[in-house]
Amino acid sequence: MTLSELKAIQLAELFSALSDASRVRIISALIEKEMNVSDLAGKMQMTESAVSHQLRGLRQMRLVRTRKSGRQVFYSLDDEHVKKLYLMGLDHVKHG
Amino acid sequence: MTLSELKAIQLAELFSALSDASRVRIISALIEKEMNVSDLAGKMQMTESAVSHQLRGLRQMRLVRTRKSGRQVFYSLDDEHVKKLYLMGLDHVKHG
DNA sequence: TGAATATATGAACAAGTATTCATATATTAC
DNA sequence: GTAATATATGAATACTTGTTCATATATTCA
Repeated sequence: MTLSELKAIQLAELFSALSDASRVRIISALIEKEMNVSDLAGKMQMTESAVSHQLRGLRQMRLVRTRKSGRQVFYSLDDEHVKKLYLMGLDHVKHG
Repeated sequence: MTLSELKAIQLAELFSALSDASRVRIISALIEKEMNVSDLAGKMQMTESAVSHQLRGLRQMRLVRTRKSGRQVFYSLDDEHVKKLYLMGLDHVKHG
């Protein structure tokens, strides 16, 4: 069963979303609880702008979703699938 | 439980290995059976040089291993873990 | 309304990466 | 030994990507 070029691109895009240490740390933080942009920026030691740019990509990939409350935007993982991918990768890194 | 910066980098590197459509297609091909460089190049429609460069990265990440036979080098997936990550990603893309 | 705050976004630059081309190494056959 | 074949590698180039800075949008509070 050969993988179509389209699926290959989509798969690559999915993994690309997790291919940066900043984004991995954002995902890791969001696994524990939802957070808004400035909290994430504080925790990540990144500017809010940089975090916002990264979150945009994660949003477009539908890896995270948003909940607006006043002028704050809270981010959380979009589904359990993302968490599973993350944990499986972590397992590989730990016992690889 | 906060993710260490080192682990974040290692995780990002792991996912980076799967963050390119060419490499995804190589992994996909190797899931079915081991292949040598020129067979992969033919199947991927890439030059043997380009394939070899990509395989080098996959080797360094220990996602693939090699078996030498005469002047040919056969590549296969290093372990089931890689296949699982690939299939979980594919599932996400299909039903995401 | 205007000031303050939270987030988003566009442009620019730096850093990283995939491919191509030329060349090197290794193995087999003669 | 030489020729032929399979793969690997270094350098160069083009492309992509992450961050910063400046600015824009949106919301709350006075």
